[in-house]
Amino acid sequence: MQRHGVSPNVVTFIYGLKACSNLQALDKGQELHAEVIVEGLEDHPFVNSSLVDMYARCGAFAEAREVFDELPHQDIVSWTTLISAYADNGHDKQAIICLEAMQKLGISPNVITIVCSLKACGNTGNLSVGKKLHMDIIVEQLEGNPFATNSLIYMYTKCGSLDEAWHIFEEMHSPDIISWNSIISGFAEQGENERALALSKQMQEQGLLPDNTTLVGVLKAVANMEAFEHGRRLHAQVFHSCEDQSIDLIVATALVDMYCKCGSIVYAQQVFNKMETKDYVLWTSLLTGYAQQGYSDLLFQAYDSMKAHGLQPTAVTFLSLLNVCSHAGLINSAYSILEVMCGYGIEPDIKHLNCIVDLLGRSGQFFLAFAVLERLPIKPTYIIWSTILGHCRNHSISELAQYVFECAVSDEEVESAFFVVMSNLSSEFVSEEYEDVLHSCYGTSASSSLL
DNA sequence: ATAGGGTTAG
Repeated sequence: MQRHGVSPNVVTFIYGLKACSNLQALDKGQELHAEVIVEGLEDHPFVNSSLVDMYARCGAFAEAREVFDELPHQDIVSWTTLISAYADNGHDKQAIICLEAMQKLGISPNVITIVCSLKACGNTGNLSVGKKLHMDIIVEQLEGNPFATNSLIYMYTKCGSLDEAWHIFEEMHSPDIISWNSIISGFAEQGENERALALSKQMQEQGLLPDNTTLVGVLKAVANMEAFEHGRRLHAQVFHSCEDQSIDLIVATALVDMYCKCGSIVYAQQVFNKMETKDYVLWTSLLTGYAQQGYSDLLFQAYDSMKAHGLQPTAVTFLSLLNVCSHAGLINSAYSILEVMCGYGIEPDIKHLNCIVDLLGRSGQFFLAFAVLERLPIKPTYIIWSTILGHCRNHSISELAQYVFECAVSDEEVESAFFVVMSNLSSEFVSEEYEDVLHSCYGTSASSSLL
């Protein structure tokens, strides 16, 4: 168009920037940004929102933020653009911070802002902000809006408030496929497997056909139940329902995961091998399956094969590798995996650390375990302490257990399971000292029943 | 003519 001598206007830039967003074409987007300035259109609110969107969707959050901060008027759309981009890319806490900053300025969220924010609440389990948004929906009389209502179902199931989600679903006059899928996958995710399956049946009785998302939700329920035969039937159903026998990539990933959880590595491999395009999630679900079942040779072979196919390992890939090392007692392999991981620029997180601590604790190398904990910039959680505590038990080291126990109870997140581990320990060591600590931490009746 | 709902790996 430009070669034909036609200059771009506001509308051209809006569509051009949207294309860049869709393609994640940051370079081209930056070129368009420069042209926007040349054309003197940098004050146009629609163009500016599109620029914020383009940078954020290309993963350039700092640049998105820069454009946003310099806007002459930050309107509801530019705020929502930021919130949406954060929520879609795993920066859910940032999304909620933005929502609250916006509200502080006196701007009320509209239905689109609410939908994006509810997603962020669901992803972070932020029930209190989610409930406030629910109130906003009621105040704005948006209860009949399917986007708002379906987002509420999503948020409540992700936060574990299944009764509330069910209540909203039940009140709907005509739930659409997305409503059904939200409640089905929500129940499946929370382990309400039978209910998820029953709802899928009910949905089909009402004349709605299951789509890929429904299948993924149902496969998750089946995987949780390790119901191999049911999984086989679903696989057959998937196979017959799709055209030219090519299974959707996400459905295939759910199938691989289901077969692995049911212990059927051979079927998982079969589904995996038949896929023409494999993304890193499909690879990782197979690698994780190998790790869970303890197939270390297959795991390392598949890891090499994945790299040979040009796919980069991620933090999850390395976690699977470390898990296998941990179960097989391969300390040196674990160290080299950590090194390789750092070479890829991936920082070990608490779960990787737990594998290493587990390995060291297993072989009684507690001093080394503590040295690792001190060297890494991650604060140990009670999960790490539980791991060490378990090994204290195996090695009958009661003094260390006492120390570890005291470290752990200062963790705000510490859960009852930890006290069960400790009570098992104290009953074995028959130490009155532990009983006293348990009484003080856990209440007299609870600890006496545990002990 | 800018922003929006459900699905995959630990």
